Amino acid sequence: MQTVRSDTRHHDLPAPCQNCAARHLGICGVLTADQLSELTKTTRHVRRPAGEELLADAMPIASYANVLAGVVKLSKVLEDGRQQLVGLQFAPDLLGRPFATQSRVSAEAASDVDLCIIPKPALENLLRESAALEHRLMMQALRELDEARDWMVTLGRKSAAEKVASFLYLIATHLGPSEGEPETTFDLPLSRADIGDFLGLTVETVSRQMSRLRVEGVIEIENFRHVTVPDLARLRLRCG
Amino acid sequence: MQTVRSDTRHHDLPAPCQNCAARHLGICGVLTADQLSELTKTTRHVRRPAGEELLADAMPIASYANVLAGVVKLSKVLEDGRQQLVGLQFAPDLLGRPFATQSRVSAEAASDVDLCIIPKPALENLLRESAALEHRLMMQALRELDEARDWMVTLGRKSAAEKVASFLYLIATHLGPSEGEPETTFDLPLSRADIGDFLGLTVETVSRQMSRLRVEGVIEIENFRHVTVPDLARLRLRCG
DNA sequence: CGCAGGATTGAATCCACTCAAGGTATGTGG
DNA sequence: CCACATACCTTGAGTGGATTCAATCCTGCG
Repeated sequence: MQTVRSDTRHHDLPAPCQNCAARHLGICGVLTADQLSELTKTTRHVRRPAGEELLADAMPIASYANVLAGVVKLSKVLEDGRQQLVGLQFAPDLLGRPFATQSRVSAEAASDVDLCIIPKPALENLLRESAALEHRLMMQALRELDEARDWMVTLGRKSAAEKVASFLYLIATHLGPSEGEPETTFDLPLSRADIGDFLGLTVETVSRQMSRLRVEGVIEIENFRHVTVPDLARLRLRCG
Repeated sequence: MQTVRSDTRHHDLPAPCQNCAARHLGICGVLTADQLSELTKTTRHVRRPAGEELLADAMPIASYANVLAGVVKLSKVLEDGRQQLVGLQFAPDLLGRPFATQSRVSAEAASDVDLCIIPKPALENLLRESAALEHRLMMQALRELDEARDWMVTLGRKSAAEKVASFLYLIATHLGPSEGEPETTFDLPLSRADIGDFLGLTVETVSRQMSRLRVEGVIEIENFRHVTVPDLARLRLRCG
């Protein structure tokens, strides 16, 4: 593959980056090959099983991580244990709040995830020299802000039925490989309990509403997790 | 006043900026006197009465604006009219989403507001040459993201009583002049209807919960809008 | 005054929650 | 292979908190 940008002088694209999801769409897409080579000396790939805690609320942050595959859920909990999901991160998002000394959310692997761990100083050094990188991070923050605000409408103003439909619609339009085309059949990345925490509902309510959508023919469910949406526009109508 | 930074060469600080809320805490704090002088040629101060629409959802953005005084509410509406507030902006926040061609929210003056209108091209030119400015905007976006996520917990997981207490607590801690010290007595910047749209509740429920806090001695209410919190810690306990 | 807009209060309804039971897949050890 | 355990999901019955609908009450203002 010689599609590497011509600012490479001595070295090619680092091996682990060759087929990386973050290379073009993620933050690494704005780095020169030199910067990337330098960064790669400090990064390492890891795989984390579903359910593992990646980042604890109020804990100091030691590193950032690129999400390469899988889904990460961000959540907040009240003292008495009530939990609310406040974000989902897909590849190639960067996990970890820039410029914060400690996390304000906890992060957990929703599915098995592949991460590219980047030590905090390494990323922050790079940030100091690359305005393009900072710009890229800002765009991610703005996108997350837009998503959070859409979600607030769902949390504050929609019925349980509309919430569940909205969630399914969100997943269908987010899981597509090209971000543009929605998937019509997919595995849910979250359990019913997680979906409840996402939507501000109980497990039972989520289950009931999914059953209702199923008997009404809006969705098909196989093996609890696998969902097919025969008519996306019909699902869209249920979103309020 | 000769506390102007020494990078001034021919001109002093532009007159309208002398006592401006945005000069030090807002985005103008990261500009040199020269940049500020240049920018000032294109900006203008305006006052907008409470209730006026400043920015419509899905409309093209012609300009940004610094909030100099007052409170701006950001909201989203569903097709059938249900409304949800998704943000509040105080001085010296910048109003308007950077790098977007059209707004994703509508903005309305919650109180009478003073704005410093900045034409879109003027700000974007400056952004191109000032990494510090972009950094400043990123910090605002990240702060708004943190706030949105806190709010999501309130919307999704708190009872009506806790929501209202949380709102009052938020206002008490946000209206302070120095951002650090909370105010113990203040005017609510929002009507009961707006508070309902903020919290995902109806007007009636907001009113009932405020009455309950009043009879229980957690707050005092004068003339509907003016609230006194004798014991902030006691209010904090009600936030869940 | 009398009106308008916002706020409060009351009564009845309904949606989502709680509590409880039962169902379905997966894995483990006898 | 079957029995059992476990985790997750579904379904049902009853309750309660927030909504809806309606009436009333302030307060400012022409």
